[in-house]
Amino acid sequence: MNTALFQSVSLFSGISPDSLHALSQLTKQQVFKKGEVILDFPHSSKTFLYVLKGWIKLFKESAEGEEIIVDVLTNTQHCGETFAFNENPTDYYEAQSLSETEVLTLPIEGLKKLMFTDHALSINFLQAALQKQHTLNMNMEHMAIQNAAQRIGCYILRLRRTQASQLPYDKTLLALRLGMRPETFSRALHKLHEECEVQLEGDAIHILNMSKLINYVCKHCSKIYPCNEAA
Amino acid sequence: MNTALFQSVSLFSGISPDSLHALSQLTKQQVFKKGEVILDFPHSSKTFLYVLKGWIKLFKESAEGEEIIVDVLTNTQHCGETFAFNENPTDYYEAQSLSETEVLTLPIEGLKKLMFTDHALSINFLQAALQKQHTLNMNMEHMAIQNAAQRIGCYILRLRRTQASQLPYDKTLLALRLGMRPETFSRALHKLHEECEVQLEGDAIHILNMSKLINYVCKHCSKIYPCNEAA
DNA sequence: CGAAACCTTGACAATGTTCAATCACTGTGG
DNA sequence: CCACAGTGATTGAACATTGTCAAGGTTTCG
Repeated sequence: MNTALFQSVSLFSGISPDSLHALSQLTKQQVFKKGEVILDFPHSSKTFLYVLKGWIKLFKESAEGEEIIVDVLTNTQHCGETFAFNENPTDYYEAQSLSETEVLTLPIEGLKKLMFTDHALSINFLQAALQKQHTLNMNMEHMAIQNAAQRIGCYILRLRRTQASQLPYDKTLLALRLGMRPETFSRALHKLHEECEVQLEGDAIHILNMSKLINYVCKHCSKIYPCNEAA
Repeated sequence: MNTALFQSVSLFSGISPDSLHALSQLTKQQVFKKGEVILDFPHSSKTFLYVLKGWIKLFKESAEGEEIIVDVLTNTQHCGETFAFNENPTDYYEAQSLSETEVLTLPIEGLKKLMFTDHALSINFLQAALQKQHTLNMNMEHMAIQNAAQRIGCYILRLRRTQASQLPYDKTLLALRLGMRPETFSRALHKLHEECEVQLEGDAIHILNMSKLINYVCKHCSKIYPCNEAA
């Protein structure tokens, strides 16, 4: 496999030529069309997944059969690394593509061995894990403190820094991702429109009064805008 | 400092004698009485904190001045490592002891340098970070899916595996830690009593009908009891 | 004993969910 | 090209859950 590709991935930067070579032996690069299953139950806990392009939904089922959205990933994001040191993983998930998608996959065991061999690689993963932890902490705080409209506003504010101002995937999924029902999402958007002059035509977002939105969204939060967290 | 102490800490196990020595130079061991401030704002983002004994509350303030509980730590738990790779930390917190407490503290910068020097140390922290991530993912799922009574029941179920069956700190704090108001906590306990035969006298917990409780708590969850997560 | 902190309870308000109906948009097959 | 099915989005009404505020009870500790 193309080693230039690996070097463009920050998780794999700075590692030894030997490790690069070993990585290229382990890694599969794959392309999926919209709606395809990328990882199913038995595989997800044994596979590290890195997204080169597109959008991917991670989900599982509760005991009662409803779908639980674990995360939605896009360019440069990844999952599965937690299984490297978790012997008894009770929480599998499935991965499905939401759009045309390009990914790298590696068997967790092989990746783990390389992390024990290559110090730089383990440092890269440590850095990524700590940043993810940081983001998760923020999300926890938001779930506890913000109401539905504030969570959406917060998402929009963070979206503007990385994406064009339009929703990257459908509203139903975004609603579940933000921890609310689609109906609640719909109504909360109206509230944002009334209180903060935010307009939505289809997927496009127009923030007419930025300071109003920031004031509404961030007033319960411990962070100070702009909080440069990943969406 | 006593190197035997370090070797008993799994985060520091397996590292080189040189690293051990450097660690012992960096580390301060401290004792605090109940209610004392262990870390304040400017220090928390520059300090790694490891709990040897006791209970510690991590908290911050929202823009509107209310207290936000970040976490509650006890024996073998730690915090601050996320600041090692976060250049621009907007989220400080304060740490306060809830009981007589014994801790180790290290400057983050020094710890970070050691992680670049000692491969085993970085692996240990990677492992800890990935496990924490796992726990945070679970907590997120619970916040989204479980109601107040289920979250308390889940907490009690996980508590039983590590602790005697009594609440380790006061109900007000536990309520906030589980993402609800103290009033809601109080009422949710009554619900657990009625629906699942759980009794509380003061801080003591009696589960009279385990399977009833498990069935009530875990029905929306994606995990299968017993899910051996840290409390 | 008395103050302070913690806990509980009731009444009510705010927020979010559920269920059912409807609308809008998209792609397909005739 | 149009009819139609399927998906996603919105809306209303009833309901469930949680939060807020105020009052009073309990425990703890000096």
